[in-house]
Amino acid sequence: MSAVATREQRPLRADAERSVRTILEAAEKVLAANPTASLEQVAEAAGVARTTVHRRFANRQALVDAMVRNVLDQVEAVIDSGHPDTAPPLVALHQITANVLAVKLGWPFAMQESFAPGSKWAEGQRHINARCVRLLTRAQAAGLLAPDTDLDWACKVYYALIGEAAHNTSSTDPQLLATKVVETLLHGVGPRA
Amino acid sequence: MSAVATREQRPLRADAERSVRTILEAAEKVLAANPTASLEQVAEAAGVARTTVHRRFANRQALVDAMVRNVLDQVEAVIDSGHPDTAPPLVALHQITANVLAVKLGWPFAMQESFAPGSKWAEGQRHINARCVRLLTRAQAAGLLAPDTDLDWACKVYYALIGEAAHNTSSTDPQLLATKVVETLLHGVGPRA
DNA sequence: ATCATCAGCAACAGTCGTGTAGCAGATACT
DNA sequence: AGTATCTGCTACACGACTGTTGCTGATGAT
Repeated sequence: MSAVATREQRPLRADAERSVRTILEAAEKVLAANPTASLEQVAEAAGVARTTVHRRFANRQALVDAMVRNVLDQVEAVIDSGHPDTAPPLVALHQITANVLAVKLGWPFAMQESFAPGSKWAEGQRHINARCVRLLTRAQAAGLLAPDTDLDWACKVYYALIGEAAHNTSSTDPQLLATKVVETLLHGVGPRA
Repeated sequence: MSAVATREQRPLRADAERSVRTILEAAEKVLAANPTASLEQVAEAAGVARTTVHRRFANRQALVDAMVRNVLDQVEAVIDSGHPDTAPPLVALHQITANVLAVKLGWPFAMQESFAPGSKWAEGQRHINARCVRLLTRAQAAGLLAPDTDLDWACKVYYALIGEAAHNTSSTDPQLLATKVVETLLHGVGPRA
């Protein structure tokens, strides 16, 4: 939970740690609205001086990195809590979808950034991706997916649907959105047989 | 086709017009790889001097605007050629999907930009969106979509699928990709009934 | 052939974002 | 209470990108 420090490894004082969190959250808000916003704007949104941002994060990249690592950790944790390897596939799929949606609703920029192609986070992406494929494989074995489905494609579609659902204006309830995502993933928008 | 001029309204000389096209295409390549690339990089990729870019486009925004308008026009034209209001819905859907995919494969940055939320292109988006909904309505009437399907959601899913298909590495054949997109849109990845 | 237009080039000014440094006052730890 | 740490503030240096101007030579149009 703590030690998000990027510049110093010495344990931070309580108020400094609070600053880090505040800056991360402000950066999420500001950069979500404008990915090229200056650190000045981030600092202003966080209610701190610009120099404080530089004090806690060596440079812009370090700040973004901290946001991405934060969100990747959240996603991993949230997948864990959905028991993807033991719960019934449909249950796990729904629960994990809802959980991931909740993360994405709160950290849209960091989420987008962590899944950007060709980034230094390919490793983190791969791990999550592997877990996704594993879950989909279980779903396929359970007959939820067609036997000849391309799982990589299914995975991409799944991500895309989560992305669209997060942009939705009608609702921000992860459970409702998850239902829509999973339904659409499995059956599309065509008539149910 | 011509008169893409952004700075002058007087008809351009032939070589100048060629410059404009070259710059637009170079900008697409460069900005697709890095949306914050400098105009210097664009100029270099186009094989012209930076000042020439400024000669043809008053500022960065004007350049991007030209790219977006270009792509919006292409998409409109490509939808036209699919006869969305007269051809059988499934045929039109497939053909338009393939056509739009072809555009998106060539102009990924401009496409992304023109569909960015909260941009000055909301008008253009709305028009295309309306045509998409109209086509989906016809598809629904033909029984291709469930009667209770939320068409706005279906539309978003459709766009997202096109986006994912365009990122696909396995194939760049619009026809094949379109098949995948339409299939997935209508039936998801679940087993066919 | 003549003339308007265009492109490359060099130089310049201005703006903005980044990153650093030092100091003074406030705040947390023990 | 004493000490180390943290923050805001001001100031500065630096680089990058932008946009303009004027010139010369080249090229298209008629």
